[in-house]
Amino acid sequence: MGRSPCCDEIGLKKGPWTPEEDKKLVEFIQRHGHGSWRNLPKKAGLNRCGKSCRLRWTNYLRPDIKRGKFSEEEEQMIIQLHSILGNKWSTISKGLPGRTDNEIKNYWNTHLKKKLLLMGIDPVTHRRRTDLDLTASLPNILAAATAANLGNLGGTPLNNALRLQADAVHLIKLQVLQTLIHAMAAASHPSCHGSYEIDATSSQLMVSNGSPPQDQIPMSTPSDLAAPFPGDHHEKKLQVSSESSTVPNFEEQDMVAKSNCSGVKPESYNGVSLTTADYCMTTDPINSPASSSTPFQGLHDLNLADYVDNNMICWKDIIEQISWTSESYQELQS
DNA sequence: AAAATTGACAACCGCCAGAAG
DNA sequence: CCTTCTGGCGGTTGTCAATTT
Repeated sequence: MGRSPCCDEIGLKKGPWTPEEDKKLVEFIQRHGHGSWRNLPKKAGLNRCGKSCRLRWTNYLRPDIKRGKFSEEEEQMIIQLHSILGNKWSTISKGLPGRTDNEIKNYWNTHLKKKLLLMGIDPVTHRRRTDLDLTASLPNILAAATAANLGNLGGTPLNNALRLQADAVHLIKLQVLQTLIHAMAAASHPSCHGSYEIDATSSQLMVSNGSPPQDQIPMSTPSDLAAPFPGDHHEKKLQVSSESSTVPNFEEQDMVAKSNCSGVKPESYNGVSLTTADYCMTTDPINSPASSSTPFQGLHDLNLADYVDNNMICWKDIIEQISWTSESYQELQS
């Protein structure tokens, strides 16, 4: 095959379109239709290649194009369609009237991709990112933090050690909350045949039958579970524990934690107004009881009942959602 | 106030599939 | 069946405005 690109002709203009060029193109198409794109520029008096004209028309000048910010519903639609179709932008755009494939592609690359990453989801596979297992990497984080900062935190060695311990426990709690979210999503999916329950003594999520909580969240991301409070979609960065040196990426945990809340949130905690995420996650890293234990004891001593006592999480809601059994799923199927 | 950096989005490039001769 | 043409698609780059240093 092999044909020369249509824009190889010398002297054709490239780059941003001027209002005059736009006007010429729109007036011509409104009067004559676009016909052959290759011949259009000459007929319309434009010093552009046909391809450039077609792109300008389809991506920007077409009258049925919807402008402005993407709505929450449109975002969800894009994420869901992308999980099925991958980077088939033109196909995805058919599900969003008024949006062009180029616009959706750009929005995906600049917003949604980042958003999913912050939620701990791989934007390519739509699976949970395994490289974010904080619990697994905790020993390394602590070792590095201890070596680098223990002598430079400005407090006494004891206080610094306690602070690190508190951060460690905090991290573990966050990890548990994140795991719960994924378990909830997995439990509501056909591939789940186990029964999930909270162990009364250890407060751990148990799988009594079948496979462990699954990583994949097909057709459903944590954001599907989000917005437990109507209209509560704000994404304020979490500002707790600002003096801590070893707690990474609160924004990500914020996103995950939001989807973990239900019920009525308190307006403030320790005199500080709370976001939904704060409500789920607030602990006092220095004064919390866990600070008196060793960092890794936290894995075993993690008492999630504290959250219930403090009205931070409505366990009833969570347990109701994750206590799907294979029987109940089969009932639903039939 | 100026320079550097970042983010958003428009536009371009190269490839491909299907239609037409 | 082969060749050429055309439109369309997805990845990438360029441009400009906003923000940060």
